[in-house]
Amino acid sequence: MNEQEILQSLNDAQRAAVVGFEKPSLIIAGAGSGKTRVLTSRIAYMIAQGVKPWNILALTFTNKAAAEMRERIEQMIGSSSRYLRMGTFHSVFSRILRENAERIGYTQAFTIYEPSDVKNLLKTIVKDMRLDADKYKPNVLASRISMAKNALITAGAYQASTSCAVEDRQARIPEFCNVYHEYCRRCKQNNAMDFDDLLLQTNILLKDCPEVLAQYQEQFQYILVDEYQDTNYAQYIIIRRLSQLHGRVCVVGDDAQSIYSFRGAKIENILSFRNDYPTAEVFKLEQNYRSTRTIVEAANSVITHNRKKLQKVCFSQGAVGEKIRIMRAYTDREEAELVVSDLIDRVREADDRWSEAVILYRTNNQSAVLEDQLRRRTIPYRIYKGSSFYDHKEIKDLMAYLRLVINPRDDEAFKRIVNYPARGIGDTTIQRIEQLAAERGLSMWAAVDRLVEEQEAKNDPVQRAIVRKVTEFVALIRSLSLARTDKSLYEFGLEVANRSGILALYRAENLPENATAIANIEELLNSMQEFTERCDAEIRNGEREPEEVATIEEWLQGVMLMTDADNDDPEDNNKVTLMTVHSAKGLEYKYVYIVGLEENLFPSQRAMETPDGMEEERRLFYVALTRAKERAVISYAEMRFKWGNMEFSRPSCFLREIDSRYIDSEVDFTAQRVRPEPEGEEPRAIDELRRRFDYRFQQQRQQGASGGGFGGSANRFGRPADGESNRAQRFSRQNDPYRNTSGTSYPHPKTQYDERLERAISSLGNEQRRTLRSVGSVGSPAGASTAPVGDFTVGDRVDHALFGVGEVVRIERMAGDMKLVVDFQKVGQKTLLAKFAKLRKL
DNA sequence: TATGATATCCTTTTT
DNA sequence: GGATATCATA
Repeated sequence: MNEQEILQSLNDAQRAAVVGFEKPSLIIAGAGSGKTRVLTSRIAYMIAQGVKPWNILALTFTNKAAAEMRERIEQMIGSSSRYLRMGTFHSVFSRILRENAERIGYTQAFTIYEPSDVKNLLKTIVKDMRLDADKYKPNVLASRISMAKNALITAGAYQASTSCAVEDRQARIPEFCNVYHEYCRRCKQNNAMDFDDLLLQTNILLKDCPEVLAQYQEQFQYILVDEYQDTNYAQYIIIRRLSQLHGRVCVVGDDAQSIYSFRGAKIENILSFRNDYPTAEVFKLEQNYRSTRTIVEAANSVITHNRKKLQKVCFSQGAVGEKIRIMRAYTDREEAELVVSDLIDRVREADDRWSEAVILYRTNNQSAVLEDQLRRRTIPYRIYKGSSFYDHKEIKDLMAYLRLVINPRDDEAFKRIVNYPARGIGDTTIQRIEQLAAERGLSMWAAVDRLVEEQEAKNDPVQRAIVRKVTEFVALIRSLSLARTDKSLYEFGLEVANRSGILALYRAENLPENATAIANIEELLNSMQEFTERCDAEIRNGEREPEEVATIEEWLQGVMLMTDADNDDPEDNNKVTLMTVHSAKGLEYKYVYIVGLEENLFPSQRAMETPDGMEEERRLFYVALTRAKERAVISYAEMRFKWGNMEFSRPSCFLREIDSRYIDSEVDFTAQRVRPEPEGEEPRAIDELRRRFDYRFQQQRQQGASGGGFGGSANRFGRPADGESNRAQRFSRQNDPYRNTSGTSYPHPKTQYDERLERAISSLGNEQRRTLRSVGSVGSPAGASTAPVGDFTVGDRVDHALFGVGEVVRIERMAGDMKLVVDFQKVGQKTLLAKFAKLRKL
């Protein structure tokens, strides 16, 4: 393609953003506005204008996005696109780090620790430092360390900071700064970096080695950043450093879709880009090519409620389209039924593929009910889960072998596999090695030699047997290390799988889970094979030096930065997709169902506590809405199971924020805003609930003993009896207050779900009504967590017989009781049930 | 050293 | 509720 052809298919705004590549640019790209097209066209256009591809650095957040862009650029300008430096922040900078590892105290073979390695390491540190494991939880520590690193606060800086110390004392982890310090020390000793290090260490490298900085400043004449609203401080500074001299930075993003602040993303980066680059030109891509006008305008009406935003008005020139349907359900189960029914009707009516529909939810645990319902109606579906292929135990184990071969200082890998598969090396032995390593400042691998020496001096026969086992393990790793040099990558991988004994372990028993484990291992080996073939092809095409054959290091590098999301193929199968709103970003579907639009769920309770949290949650809702091409359906339930309890909920405040002219709903949300505390609403809700409940069992009775009747629309509430309900039935017959009041008896066994639902309803009767009112009514959205509940309010000072004096910091309401989180002066935070705790208000 | 029993956690998660 | 981690125990 030549310049003209590249520009041809663009609209005016897009074209302007492509052509102005010499200046720092901020491209604000609304949802569905052709962002990727602009970014790829801009790069293609630059190259067509004579910019050398190797002078261009393009950064994305996912491998998928990088691959997609590379492919599209190649279609436009052919094979010279290969010389672009394009990839995720993490992969691009891990390569740069590897090339310069020695300068910052690592070797080229450094390992990348994944989250589970991080947590394991933290666990041992907490143990070694003899800290209270109840207060120093690996998850908490890991996220704190991650946040610090993302903000470029090194362990040393952290220790020196008084404000950090104050925060840690408040969080009751005053020793955190020392944990952080020790963690960094051990990572370095293990020659390992975590994900956040890839950014932090890059910054350290660029700061401490001016010649390296100069080299890359020279090389990367043009820098482009995708999804700029999701960059964190570390990434922001890297970009600033690299672009310092020439300032040719182009960032693309949508502030309205910034949804990752909990991972350290700073929306401020995009909001204040013009302050950082005063000469920057701003391009706004406001035309939405994805959705109907109704959807675009409804989404706009929601996002105007945010204060922090860049001015833009998205519009669609497509059809007006259908209104957004809002469905109310009584329970989470009914919600699933309604949603799935609607989905089936819609897809069948239009004779569409199932893959045109997606169901989005705020939290993963909401998928269970939906899944259940889809299974009943025998609709094909797939769940898009965050969990990665590399989370599987068998993969981690195999990877640990590979890691240890490459980097013997990787203690986490060593510990994982030294006795796996079991070779009689007990905990005490491992601890002994660890201790030796700590004493001498060695890696565990190196400490094994000391162990051998020690044993030879003592010549204790029991010890000798143990030491023999350990040396056998060492010999195994050594010989695998030799195999690495004289075999192909795939053969090497196979040899590791075999000689480690992992494969044998899974082959020993013919269980279905073993079969999947073996399949996973095979897949891992296949990826080695593919990698080898790709490298060979590149050598043949002259894109790669002949001596640069595929190495395990290179493969491992790629693999460690890969997630499941990279190797899925959404198009290939005809299935309804279920996923969180977060993972839906960047995707589009003809039919979008957004479920669980309830206070404390969407928006989440935690987010409601801060204004920024609310705004982010609103952006999340905006992202959800703008996934829809033709039709968006939103649902909520009035009660739902949470942590095993039935809990009441009220409609999300976001429902009120959608301009009512785009809505088709049985409930008028604007009316509720006018009348914030409707009196007498709750008892009616209960009555209605009871009526429904009666109806349901009458239906079941009519259906007879077959008890099923799902699949048809006649009995939307039916559920086939399951084997477990005998006990439940007996229980309910004897003990059921509800049966006495209504005279209804149950001819068929109930499920646990029914039973709990019923209990929840019966518990509503009298004394809990007051609690219900504060839960079930429509109040001010922000006031939710501070509103008085029963006798307690957040901020109350209370006295407990055992724990002493404390302050109520959080309240959670449950059907029959409330859960209080109290921060006690002496013992810290405790969760108590108000019913039992016998708290005295001070 | 494996296994069953008990404690503990519980938004979201591109790398 | 449920998945996972840790623990006790033989």
